[in-house]
Amino acid sequence: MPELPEVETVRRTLKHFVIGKEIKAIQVHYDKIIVGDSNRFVSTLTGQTIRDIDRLGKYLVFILDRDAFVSHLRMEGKYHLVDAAAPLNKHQHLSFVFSDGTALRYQDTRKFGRLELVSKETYPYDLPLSKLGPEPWEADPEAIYQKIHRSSLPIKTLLLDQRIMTGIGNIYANEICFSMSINPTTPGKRVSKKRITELIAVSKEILEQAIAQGGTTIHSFDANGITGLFQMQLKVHMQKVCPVCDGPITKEMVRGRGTYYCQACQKKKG
DNA sequence: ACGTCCTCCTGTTCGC
DNA sequence: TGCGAACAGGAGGACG
Repeated sequence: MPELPEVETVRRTLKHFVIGKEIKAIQVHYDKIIVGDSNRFVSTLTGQTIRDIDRLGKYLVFILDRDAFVSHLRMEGKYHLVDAAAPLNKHQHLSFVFSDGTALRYQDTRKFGRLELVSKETYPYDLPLSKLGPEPWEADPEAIYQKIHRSSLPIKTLLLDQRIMTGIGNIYANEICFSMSINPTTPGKRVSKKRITELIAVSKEILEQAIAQGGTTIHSFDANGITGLFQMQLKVHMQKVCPVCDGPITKEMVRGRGTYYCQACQKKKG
């Protein structure tokens, strides 16, 4: 599911609901959702209060009194604040029960999401976050160019590589390529430094617009019932007709991911 | 180091 | 209609 704008929307929404709440108990209903020892996860966090929620790329970082944990929603992860007594639905795998009688439930149909304890002091520099490249607004064009210009992989695939830049997923990768008028299959090595600079600027602009719209809702994303509106702005992803030339949108698989583009408008290679 | 394939899961849609 | 295959917004690990 969620890419950077959706995760940012979840972060902002969730902050209103959970900051200042004390975790009285944690119930893990599917323990593969926890990276590492789930008993340690539970015993470490129980009794602590949620002080802040940070985000790096597509990871949420919950900051507590003494510790922190990261949560990656992968494809379908969602959070809901409910009454602690509310019945558990079959896709809710973890409950943070708060001392005020509410509970934060983690729900994930495909069970791909993960939660993991991290150090509150050094989490940006430890795994798993230390692997991430910069978000587009922090990215240095020269450094990104160095990571791309020898690769034979399609530029769209490189946009999905979180070690190069972080935050972009399949939807926005398609939209960014469209905005650049670049063919998504263009090998990285054929993209000039000037175009990489442009690519970063376009990425920044599209992610910012999506955040302003509350993210994209396609089928499962929502932040406590709050859904995004950016799907109204999608120009190629899941579309049939090009909004620029009225020609057909092509869908093909590029390295295993559904890729949408306009053959007429996205002829540029590089 | 780099690229490809497979895997983790469940639900929905597509094609015969 | 039925039924299996393909696909869905992600990423980590194994392998060559």
